[in-house]
Amino acid sequence: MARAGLTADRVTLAGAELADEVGLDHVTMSAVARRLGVKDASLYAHVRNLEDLRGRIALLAADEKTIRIAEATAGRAGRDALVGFANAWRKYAHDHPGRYTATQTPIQIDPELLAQALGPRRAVELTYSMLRAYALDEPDLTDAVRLLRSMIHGFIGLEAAGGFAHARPAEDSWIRGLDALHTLLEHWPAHHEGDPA
Amino acid sequence: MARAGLTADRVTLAGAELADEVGLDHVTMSAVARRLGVKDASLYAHVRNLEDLRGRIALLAADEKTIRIAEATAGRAGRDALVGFANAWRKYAHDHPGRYTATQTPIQIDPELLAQALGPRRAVELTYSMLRAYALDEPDLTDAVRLLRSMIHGFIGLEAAGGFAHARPAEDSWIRGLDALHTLLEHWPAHHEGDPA
DNA sequence: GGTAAAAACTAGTCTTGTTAGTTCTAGTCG
DNA sequence: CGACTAGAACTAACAAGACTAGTTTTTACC
Repeated sequence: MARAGLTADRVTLAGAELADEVGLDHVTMSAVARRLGVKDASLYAHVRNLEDLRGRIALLAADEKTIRIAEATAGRAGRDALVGFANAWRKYAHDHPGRYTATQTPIQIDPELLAQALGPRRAVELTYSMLRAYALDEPDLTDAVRLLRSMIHGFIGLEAAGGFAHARPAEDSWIRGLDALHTLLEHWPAHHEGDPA
Repeated sequence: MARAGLTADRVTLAGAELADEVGLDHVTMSAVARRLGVKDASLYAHVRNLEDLRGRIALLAADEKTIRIAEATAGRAGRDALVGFANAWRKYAHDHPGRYTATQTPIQIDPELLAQALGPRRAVELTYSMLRAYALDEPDLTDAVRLLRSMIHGFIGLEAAGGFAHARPAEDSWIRGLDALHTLLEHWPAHHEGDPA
């Protein structure tokens, strides 16, 4: 009866915390309601349904991740910026595994909600501006951005899925991978003649 | 009453097909049972529970993917092998999105089941042997393998999540990314002195 | 103090996951 | 050929969850 002061954001946050604790697919409406000391049905005043909630968690994660990356790359350039960028991204995924997996679901997010979310857009901008130091021209710049993001995202995903057998510490491969990426960006290969792309 | 001839493999296959059609997280015991013309409870004779079923789908996917990659790289070397390898991987993910996403779940697969599955192990071996043409020594070889896998896996993931805005076709970035990867592998950077890794 | 919007609730439906216990079926052995 | 058994599939049942409709607060404003 006492009003709990719910808002869409508070529900989302509770869901996000839960996701980090027990895994995204154990985030149920009931569990979130319990955590907030509220009945399940009450949540539906703030969030359309479970799918919507997941989408909101994903957007929250994107925002938070972007902020961390922005902090980590501020005032840096070249290799420093690259390393800061990648490490911030990876650390976010480690700190918030549940939120991060929410990011990976094929987009079915409410377009209206997506429009007012800065995170994803700003993340892309950050990547572009970080890579400007490497003096790439379009379309190479876009390709490089996508390669960079793919590598980081993929590494995190494989790491989480247990894809790296115990032999060599993932950490070491990560560092060397960034090294390699850095030199690749410094010597981005020219088009082979005959390649249409 | 008529015996349906269920086996763990047939249940897994039905689950996999369903996953590709409606998405992995709409794969329910009930839905699989319906598809097989059987009651839900009957499935539990062949599969421990839903989580187990998902694990089996993941292993099936790993096996299938490995086979495709093996075919695509057989008798090839260098850039040809690299491109064949990556394209086979990506094509499998496109052809079987549901199965592929099953692959990404943090490992909680029955160890006993995992032990007798060749797919994952063989996939790693294939990657190593494919990269031998590039004449890398350990630990660089392992780092390169991981970088390669990360890039491919990450690209697929971002693509599926709608991470690439419409501007430039993902396909073009993919091709150029493989180009870049190829030259990177040919000129893998030496250690910076002072780097412990 | 009265009122209206919205917050939270109660109650109920439907679907799903899972277990326990039962019946049927196929092949095996006397 | 008929009894026997392993296990395949079933029925029944329960708990938990997603979601809806309708009802009771609560709050803030007039």
